[in-house]
Amino acid sequence: MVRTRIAPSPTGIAHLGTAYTALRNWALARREKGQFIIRIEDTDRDRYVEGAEKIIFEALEWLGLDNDEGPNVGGPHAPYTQSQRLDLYKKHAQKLVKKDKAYYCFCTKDRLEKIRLEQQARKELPRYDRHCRHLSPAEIKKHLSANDPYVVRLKVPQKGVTVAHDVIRGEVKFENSGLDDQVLLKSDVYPTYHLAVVVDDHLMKITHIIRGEEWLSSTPKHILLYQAFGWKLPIFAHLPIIRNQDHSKMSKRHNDVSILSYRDRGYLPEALNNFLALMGWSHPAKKEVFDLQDFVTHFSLERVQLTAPVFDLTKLNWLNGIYIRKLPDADLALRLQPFIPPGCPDDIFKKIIPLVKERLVTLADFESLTEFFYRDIKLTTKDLTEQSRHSAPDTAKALKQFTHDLEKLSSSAWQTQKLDAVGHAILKSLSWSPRELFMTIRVAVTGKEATPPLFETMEVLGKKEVIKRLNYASSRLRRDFR
RNA sequence: GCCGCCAUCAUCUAGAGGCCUAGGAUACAUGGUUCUCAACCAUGGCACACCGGUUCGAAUCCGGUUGGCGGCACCA
Repeated sequence: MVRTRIAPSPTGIAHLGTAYTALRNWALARREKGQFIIRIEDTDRDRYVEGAEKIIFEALEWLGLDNDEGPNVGGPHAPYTQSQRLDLYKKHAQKLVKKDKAYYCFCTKDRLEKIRLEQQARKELPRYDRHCRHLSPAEIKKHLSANDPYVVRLKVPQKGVTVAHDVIRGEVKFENSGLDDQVLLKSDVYPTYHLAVVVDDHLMKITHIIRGEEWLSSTPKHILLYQAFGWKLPIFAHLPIIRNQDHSKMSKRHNDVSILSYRDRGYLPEALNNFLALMGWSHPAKKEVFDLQDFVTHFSLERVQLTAPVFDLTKLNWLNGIYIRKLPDADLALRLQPFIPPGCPDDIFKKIIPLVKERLVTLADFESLTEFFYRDIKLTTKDLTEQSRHSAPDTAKALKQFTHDLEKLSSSAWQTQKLDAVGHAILKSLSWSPRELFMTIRVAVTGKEATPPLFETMEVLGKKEVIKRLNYASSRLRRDFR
């Protein structure tokens, strides 16, 4: 039975890296009909942010990555929040001390800081000098009975090599002599990540640990811990990390890394999932566009790349446009609900959708693309006359004539086809190029040079509004000319 | 500094010794369509970091160099 997990820390936003890792863990569990677990790692009380946990679940739910166990849904290994499992970690730390695999360390932070500075001055690598590793039982007892604060440290073997078997990278070897005696239990009796992650992954029967590459160098510590407890090792897979454009580890300094901000900026979850899936992995059928279900059936750790990919918003934009265009109008209307601009009437909103669908990169683009439909437009003589070689009086005359012909159309005949016919009839009687005439009209009616097709736009705008705008444009031209 | 990981177009990638004078996608450029933009179609330029070795033959295997990244906390 495959059991995977993600273990985010509630330190603020829900990070894109979490979505990236979650997607892979989730897909593997779903493919194997196993379980996907979410565990909250809130053992750092200094970095804890109220409400951060809620944001994480909101983000994953938006992406459609549902979990089988976790603080939100419970499960056989509850609780799934580490701060509620403190006794467990303490018990396990003590167990290791009893087995002589760990030891109490009473060194003060001041002392640790001092030796660190000394080591730095001597250009040695900063690490614990193992002062308390060889304390006599009497000394330990003395400290304990004096209620001296302590931490529990792992007794890392001085010799030998710890080998990590990584599904993606193969064998990775670490000299034990290069490993520090890692703190397992902090003086506030909270566990460190290393203790908590190993205890929980074992107790929760996690079979595959799929996490970011930044964890690779702490894997030997974890393996040592598994061995100290006498537990079976899980399968490790270290994913390449996502990078900024400058190739450093992705951070908010260079990118927007908040999952929910992508939602708020008008990205579709299916686009973000598809995009994230393509980072460091490729579809065996070489597909670029595929849904979550397709990803589940085709995802495998074997196809994961070793090179860390660069986050490329351009490609996300492309995918987002594709997914928007794929949406039926009614569905798009639903997705657009949070993005309906102030002052946009419902009937207009519905009519505009097919006109802008293939022009939207994000849902948030809707407002800037459609504003002129329901808000006053700004217009200058220059805007109008710039569209052709013709003079202002001639332009006014042409617009006036067009307006005149439009007025003859009954309200029921106010349709794209009829409007198109009127437009082309005028074109024939003038010596204007199609582009000149229609651009001039477009600017007169919309105030913009790039809009949906002119006559469709006019149909949606309605006879009254179009005539009004045309009249304003020609009067403006005449006035400025005089 | 030490330990570890990595190295194909600008970017995402295909490639697991001959199918590669390196394929696809995005982006870019040009053209087509056209009332503009978008979409769509076509075309184009752009890469195996370097040096050795193994082999009849290397982007693919090995070694080294260089470069990039990650980790070295009572943070995760």
